[in-house]
Amino acid sequence: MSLPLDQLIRRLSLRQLQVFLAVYELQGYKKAANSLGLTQPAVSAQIKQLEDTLEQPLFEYVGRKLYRTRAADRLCDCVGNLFAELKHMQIDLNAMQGQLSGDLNLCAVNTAQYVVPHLLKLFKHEFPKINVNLKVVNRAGALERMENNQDDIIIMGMVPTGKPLVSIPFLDNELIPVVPTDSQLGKKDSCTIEAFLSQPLLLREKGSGSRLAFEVYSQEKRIRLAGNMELGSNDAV
DNA sequence: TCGCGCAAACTCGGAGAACC
DNA sequence: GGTTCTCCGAGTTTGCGCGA
Repeated sequence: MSLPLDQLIRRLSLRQLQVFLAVYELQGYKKAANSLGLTQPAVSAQIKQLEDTLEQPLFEYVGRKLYRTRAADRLCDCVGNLFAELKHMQIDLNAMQGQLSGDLNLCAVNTAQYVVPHLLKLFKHEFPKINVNLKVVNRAGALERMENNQDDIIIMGMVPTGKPLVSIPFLDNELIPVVPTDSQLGKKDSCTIEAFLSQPLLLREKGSGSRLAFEVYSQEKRIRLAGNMELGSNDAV
């Protein structure tokens, strides 16, 4: 028989629920303690208090593996909703004070990584209470994150077609051929695309947006590429 | 042997009561 | 109103046991 609601409210604390959620998600007292900046006994004590209050075990150890009980699963649902509501409340309260707040999950493809910091500087100046989480990946990684709905905004060069997306072009991304200083092509005033593509090329890896753009362009021009070398980043190229 | 969790003892800081 | 004392909650440290 569980406690009456008023007694439950009196004995439960948000701190206990925060610690519970960390243990639940990280599946370990030690990991939860590290993530919260506590020691393991402090986490253990919070969980014990919570279990005493709820009169239900939340975690069980079989050997060295931590298992979550059905009560923990149910509590996790409840706490997740509660914390989400608290977060919304925090955002609303900040909005009432005329300040936007919250998290912005931003993903940028490699080629955009040199531009994004300049954009973020202005953005942070205007919206200081928004936490920006930036992930830099290649195009394939960005598409995967898009499929998993992991980001609020994705900055990429070639927007995939056939998907219900809203895209806003905001910057040109010009691809410029570069040759070594001792190359015969570099000594000429101009050269044809065929002459350039007949040279051994350094290309980004498959899945890269700039490589895809390059391949699409070559196909359009019906130009066959010579032997090339793949490098995994712009810096390496 | 190492990593992890538990228990006990201790420390620290905040809140409230008592006193001047 | 300010100071001191006491209590309590939350945390750390230390030592121990257990299992891979």
